[in-house]
Amino acid sequence: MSSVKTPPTIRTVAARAEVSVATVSRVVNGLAPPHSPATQRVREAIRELGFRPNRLGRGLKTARSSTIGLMIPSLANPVFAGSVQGVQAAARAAGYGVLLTATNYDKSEETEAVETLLSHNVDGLILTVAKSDDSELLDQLDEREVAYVLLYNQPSVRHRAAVTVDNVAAAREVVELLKSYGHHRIGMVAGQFSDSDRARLRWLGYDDAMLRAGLEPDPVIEVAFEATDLTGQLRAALTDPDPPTALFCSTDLIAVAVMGAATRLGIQVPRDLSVVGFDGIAMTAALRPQLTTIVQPTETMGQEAFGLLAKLMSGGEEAEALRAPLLLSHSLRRGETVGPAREKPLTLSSRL
Amino acid sequence: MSSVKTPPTIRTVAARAEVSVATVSRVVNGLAPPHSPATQRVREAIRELGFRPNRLGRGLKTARSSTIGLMIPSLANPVFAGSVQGVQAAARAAGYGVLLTATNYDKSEETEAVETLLSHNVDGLILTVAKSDDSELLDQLDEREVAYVLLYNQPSVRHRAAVTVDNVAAAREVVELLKSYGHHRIGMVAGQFSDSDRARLRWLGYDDAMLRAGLEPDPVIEVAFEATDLTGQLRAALTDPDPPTALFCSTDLIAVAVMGAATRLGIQVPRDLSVVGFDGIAMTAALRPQLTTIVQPTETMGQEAFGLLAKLMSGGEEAEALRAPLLLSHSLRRGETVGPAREKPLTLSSRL
DNA sequence: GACCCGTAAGAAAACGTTTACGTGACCCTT
DNA sequence: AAGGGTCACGTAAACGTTTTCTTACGGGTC
Repeated sequence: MSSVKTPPTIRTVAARAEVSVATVSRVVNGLAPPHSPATQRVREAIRELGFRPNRLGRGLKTARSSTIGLMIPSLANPVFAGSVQGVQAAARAAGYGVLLTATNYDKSEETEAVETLLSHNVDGLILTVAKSDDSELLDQLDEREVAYVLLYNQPSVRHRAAVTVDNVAAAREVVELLKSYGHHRIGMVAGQFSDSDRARLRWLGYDDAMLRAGLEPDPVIEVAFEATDLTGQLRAALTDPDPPTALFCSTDLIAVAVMGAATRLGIQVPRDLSVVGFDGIAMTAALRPQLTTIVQPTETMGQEAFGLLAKLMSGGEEAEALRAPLLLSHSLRRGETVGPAREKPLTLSSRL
Repeated sequence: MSSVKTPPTIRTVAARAEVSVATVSRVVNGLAPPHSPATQRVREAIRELGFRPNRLGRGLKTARSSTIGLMIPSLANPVFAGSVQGVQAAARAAGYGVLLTATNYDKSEETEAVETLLSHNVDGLILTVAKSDDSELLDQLDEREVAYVLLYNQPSVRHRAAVTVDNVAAAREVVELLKSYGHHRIGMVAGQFSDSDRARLRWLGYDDAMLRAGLEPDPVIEVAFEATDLTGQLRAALTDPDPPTALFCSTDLIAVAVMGAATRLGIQVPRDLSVVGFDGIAMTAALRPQLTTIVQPTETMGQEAFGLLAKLMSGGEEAEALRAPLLLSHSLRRGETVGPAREKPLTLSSRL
């Protein structure tokens, strides 16, 4: 009784079908004559034995693993979860596996994480990094000729493949919207610029739109991405004698935290303060008041990123043309967190 | 100029260090004498060439890929996203990669997804399946002697490794809570039982606690997991002459949808209707009113699942003892969606 | 000084595939 | 009927490791 289950190999199949291993390989890969007797026998043997080609053996020979690596800052943010879903679906349809890793917004983890992915012989990478311009990591990947696509990053250099929305334009729209509601003192709360070039671009759009509109931009309030209680950081700004009447937040998660802090400070949204987010997380539509925000097509972004990567990995021909940011269109969800600017500064009584 | 970058192999290293490949292999795996001159030279050569052992080659020989497969219903539910984070972190710390796939709550996709993962030669699996008792898929895995750990599933058979909370007990607590607020007519809204044995267990706990308390359980209202508008499905139950005064929902996402439907039907939470969820999604704490719910330690669950799997994969000795459900402790978050039961049935005016 | 033992390192086989090359068999053309 | 072309299939090398088996060397013991 040899009880140890050892899966059938191409050789087992060859023996049973009484052909050579080469023939089996050709049948498996669809390179054999479709109706020859040998092919028939091989098919039968494969079925009977439940043979599945071993990807390690194949990968060793072909130097391709049909696996891609996916690196994101965090799954705690549904925006990333959404695009992971998109990447995964597209990858599976194309016969690829997805190796996932998260950096927790820690830039120093990025290099190690990518190295780990590469050591698993992935055929390509989809990544969201802290900075996509002048990044040592990306330079290295370029040099090593690793196929990769950035996701959510919006590099200004033109030779990097990326899938994102137009962060600057979207931020401008937000300012326009707020201005149309009569807001002049508009502040911005953003995730650490050093951890996210998106945050910086959104600020750039904000700053630009403010200046164009003849308004004075406030100094940005930088907060940690995982921060859940922003009361302390916002108290100063919101209890200022002439406080902002609206806050643009660089992500929905931050917007939610801002609304929580506002409540704790006795400030009502949108009566005393308008709030706008960025991302379009589904659940922020269930909040009361419903969050006004820029909606990104997260799942589609994931799918597109994989599509782009697939082209990059296979065809090296016109690949050059693909190495450029692909901007998908966003939309504005008009929720209930934006109202008319209040006329007068907050009264003293509302300070805590 | 041979410009094509081909990464250094163990042979390149051996040549440069003027040793055999066997020696290099031993150094890489820490089996070589730590201070011998040969070892020194190998170390240096590895550094200079930036050599990284190829996992495909290694895996082919050792029949292990240092990769595990992770299958969940959907990433759209933050509960699963949280545990993916946990699995991933633990796996990375142990030098494992994580191959992720989602089934979208489609039972028929499960088999194919697992097959795909296995074809990538994963060393083990962490899965959340629709049904964990009498599952053909799991029986097959048992027979093929694949190491796996269930996550969120709570099998009643005792020979399957699983990490979960005690769904039955938690559901009982919910009923106790509602009863303590004076509720007698308590209904339940659950995801399709056929797609989730958790939903069924939570109903079991509900049913049991109701009977024990001498209350009459309502027929469960089964809804689709992805459903976002439940108005239609709830109208009948909530506009009944003697409607339930409280609804226990089998997941937080469903609870959010229920609250949305209630609003649309002109029913106020918690004044007219108390609502309790299950999962403890972070953002439901930001809802107004804040959701009352059972909190699962999602990230910890992921970590524990990997820990268990690691033991299962390495030591086949005492493995038998590990094949049993591991129940982690949950907690009850008292939010604002539970209030005292209203005395009288809803007035006609509140029907829409 | 002969013997044995432990240790370091090399030679080579093996893991499961793919694929370049080789060899017939068959058919078509002249 | 001989030549050439096409096609189906087989042989064997190769991919990058690990690991078993040898071999060589250097001490220690009697």
